Amino acid sequence: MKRLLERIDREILAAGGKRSRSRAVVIEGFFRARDHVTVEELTRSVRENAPGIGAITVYRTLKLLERLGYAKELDFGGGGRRYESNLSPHHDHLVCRQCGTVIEFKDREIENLQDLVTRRHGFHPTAHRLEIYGFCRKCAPGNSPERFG
Amino acid sequence: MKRLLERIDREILAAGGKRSRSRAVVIEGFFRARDHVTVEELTRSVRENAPGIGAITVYRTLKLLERLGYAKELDFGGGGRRYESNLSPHHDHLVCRQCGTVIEFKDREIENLQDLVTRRHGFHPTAHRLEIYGFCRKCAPGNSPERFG
DNA sequence: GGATATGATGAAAATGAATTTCAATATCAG
DNA sequence: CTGATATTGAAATTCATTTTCATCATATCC
Repeated sequence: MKRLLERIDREILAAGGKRSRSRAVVIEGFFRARDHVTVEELTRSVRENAPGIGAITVYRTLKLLERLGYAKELDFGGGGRRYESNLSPHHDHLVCRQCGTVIEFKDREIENLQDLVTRRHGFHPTAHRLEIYGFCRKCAPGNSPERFG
Repeated sequence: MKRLLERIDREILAAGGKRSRSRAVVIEGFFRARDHVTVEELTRSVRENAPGIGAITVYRTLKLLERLGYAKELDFGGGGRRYESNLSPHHDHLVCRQCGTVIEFKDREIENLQDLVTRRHGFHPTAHRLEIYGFCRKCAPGNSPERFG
């Protein structure tokens, strides 16, 4: 973690930025936070240790991390932008509509098929987003799973 | 088309609503519009024929169509909510980052795999969203397609 | 070290899309 | 027709996010 923070600091310097205590706190908070953290959640947790830090700084810092390639913006709908660390390898999401739990998954075969479909349309893919919404085991309504929409 | 509009009218009545000229114009405009229309686009095209109609009514009518199951909200990021008709069968999207073109595709095998993955996690899927972002044939940068992210 | 230029900060204001409020209007049921 | 109520547009509101701006902090030059 220390190494990572130092590396980011160096990149910021190289890009003409300056170090800052507040930003360091936010960045460390981000990497410690659970994945898919909302801006609001991160702000709250950061302010527990450093009450002076405003939501504005959190927004700016996350944007910065995104520009540097360390964070990725997510949008599962329903307000509240989320961010996830870009260090862990690519994965997709199962989102529970009841309790909000987010499960990550990875399926190489789905990715391959996506690749195929895309090329079939003469498309050059740069990124994709696959989210499956429904109810997790705990929240499942009765025992009558619905089919895909 | 006429049949469809009448059917919707009947459903609105059955649900305790009333008919309205403005709403009829918006609904017809929606079904005539290209798919994945933004609220702003639809508002503009509706107002060409009926200048009195406000964006508010368009918002409300689209929400109504969604409630009735005729429309689906989309969000490709970058502001501007989009809606698509729910009459055409389910499909996913290829979105060009350059020109904004949206290509629809359907891949039964991907869907099956999604179903499998989901169940493996004890999840009960109700809907999913698969969007692949990149560059369409026209906008492809040189001829060096990138891999998935 | 100290001065100086400039990046970073927080508060408040601005933005922008979407929603709600409200009084006026249109439509349905009897 | 009349009364009840849904719908409308404009304006006001909401909410997350961004911008502005004066102030503060940090790196760099001396």
